[in-house]
Amino acid sequence: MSDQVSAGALDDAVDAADGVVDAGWAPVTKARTYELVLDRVEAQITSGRLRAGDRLPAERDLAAALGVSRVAVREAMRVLQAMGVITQSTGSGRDAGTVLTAAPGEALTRLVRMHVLLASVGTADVVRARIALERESARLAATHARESDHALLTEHLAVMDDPDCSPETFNDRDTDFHVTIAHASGNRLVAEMTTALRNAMRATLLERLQGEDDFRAVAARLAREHHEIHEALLAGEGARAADLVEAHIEGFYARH
Amino acid sequence: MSDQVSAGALDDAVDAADGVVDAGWAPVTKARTYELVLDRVEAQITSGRLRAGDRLPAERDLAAALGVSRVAVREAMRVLQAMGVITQSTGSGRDAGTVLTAAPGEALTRLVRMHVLLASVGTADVVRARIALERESARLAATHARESDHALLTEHLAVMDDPDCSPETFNDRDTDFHVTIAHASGNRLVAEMTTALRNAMRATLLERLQGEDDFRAVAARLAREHHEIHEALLAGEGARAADLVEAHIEGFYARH
DNA sequence: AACTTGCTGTGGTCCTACCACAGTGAGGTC
DNA sequence: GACCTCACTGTGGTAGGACCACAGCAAGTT
Repeated sequence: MSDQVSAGALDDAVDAADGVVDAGWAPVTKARTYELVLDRVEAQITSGRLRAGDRLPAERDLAAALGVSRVAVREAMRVLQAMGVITQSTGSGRDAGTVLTAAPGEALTRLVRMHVLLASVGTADVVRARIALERESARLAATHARESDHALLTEHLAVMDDPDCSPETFNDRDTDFHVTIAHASGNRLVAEMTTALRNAMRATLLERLQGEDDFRAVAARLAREHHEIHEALLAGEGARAADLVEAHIEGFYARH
Repeated sequence: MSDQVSAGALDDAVDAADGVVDAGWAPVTKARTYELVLDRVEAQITSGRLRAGDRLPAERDLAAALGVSRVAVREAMRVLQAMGVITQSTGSGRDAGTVLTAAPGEALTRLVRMHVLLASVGTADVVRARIALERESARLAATHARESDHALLTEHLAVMDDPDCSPETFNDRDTDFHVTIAHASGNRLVAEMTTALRNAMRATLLERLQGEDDFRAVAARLAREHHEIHEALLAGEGARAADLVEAHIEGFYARH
């Protein structure tokens, strides 16, 4: 960004300024204050002085320590919060204030949702990305899933098997089903990204479901595919589960 | 606000309060002001009144329009900026101020990097996620890559073929090679996520390269694999390119 | 015609003050 | 002595005002 600024300032006198710049006069770095705060926090994490679960100094103290205003600190905290890196709470006591955590899920979801809304990425792109990630989720889940995961999957399947299940409930449980598989994979990054993509598409998928001429039939077909996926997972057949997941996701979008 | 006080006062007498809550007294929603601002902005985008490229009202005007302080608006802007949804600049004129854009790349990179630093996600997880995404990138690139993409790839390959190439240069060009393939896929979401993961691992990979006993030999092997990938892409063999990419990434981490 | 100058609107920063909240402990009440 | 009440303290949350730096624009000057 500083490049653009310096270039802009020199626009009116490019000829005269070029010589000066070449003579070693680099433009002054003018990072925004809150970015400096971010850098300091990141440096503390990199150096190991701060780790997940630790508590950051109070905003006022941090501002004084860094020699910046509290506003700058707060804006940096906002960014960290938006990245799912910290959680904040009021009050006094040990656990009050700003605590370093690690919850990338919600942050990823919001990020993807915003860019889908802005048409920065198309629905088809999200579908392909989902397939790529959920294939991996399914493949890993076939060998990493635990009893509790299978119990959860069974529960979701039971709800979706109900013929009186509403589109809203079905959509929620469908999401839960895929998210459960993702977390059963044991790969947190894949799981979080899978969850984010699925959640970002939640509204879109619900609209499609509600717009179905024969919701019952569609739900029944999707439920059957879910059962097949679950059976493959139970059998430990990762490759087959991956293929089934791909066909499951691809099929829904292709047909509607 | 008196509601919050009463809720707090009930903490010490949960038993007595339960009945009251069950009687339909839902707790008052207490969202932070900047989140309300975010909701309004998102609503404007959802409704179509605001789209990429549009300019948001000035912070002061937006604050007045929403009936909140400028601080709240600024914090919301920070979040949007951290998500890569807006760009801000000073000055007056048509393009000055806050503009809705769509640059998820940098935001994703920072997000992933922070969570890797916080050990929220392990290196092995990132590798598996990379493989899943880059397989898809390669598969799509085999059929979607243009002349200009191949020209870029050839250029990166030439630099990496240089025996005197430094680890830093090699690492940069290696990143460029993979990122070029990702963008050649035509799937922006996959491309951005691939780029983010590769960039987040940049420092780690460089350390490994620099720590090699025989950097030349490793570089030669990686370069050879790159050439094979490129040939598969040129031949339009997506499946083979995907397998080669997987072996390429997996191999480097497995052996070092 | 070309340059200079000041005005205006924008984000960037800081300060101060105050509010809401949650834990803590001193003090009073039973 | 056990219990309850209540003020205190430290935390983030919000507000308003002030000023700065910057970029464009228009009027004035040379």
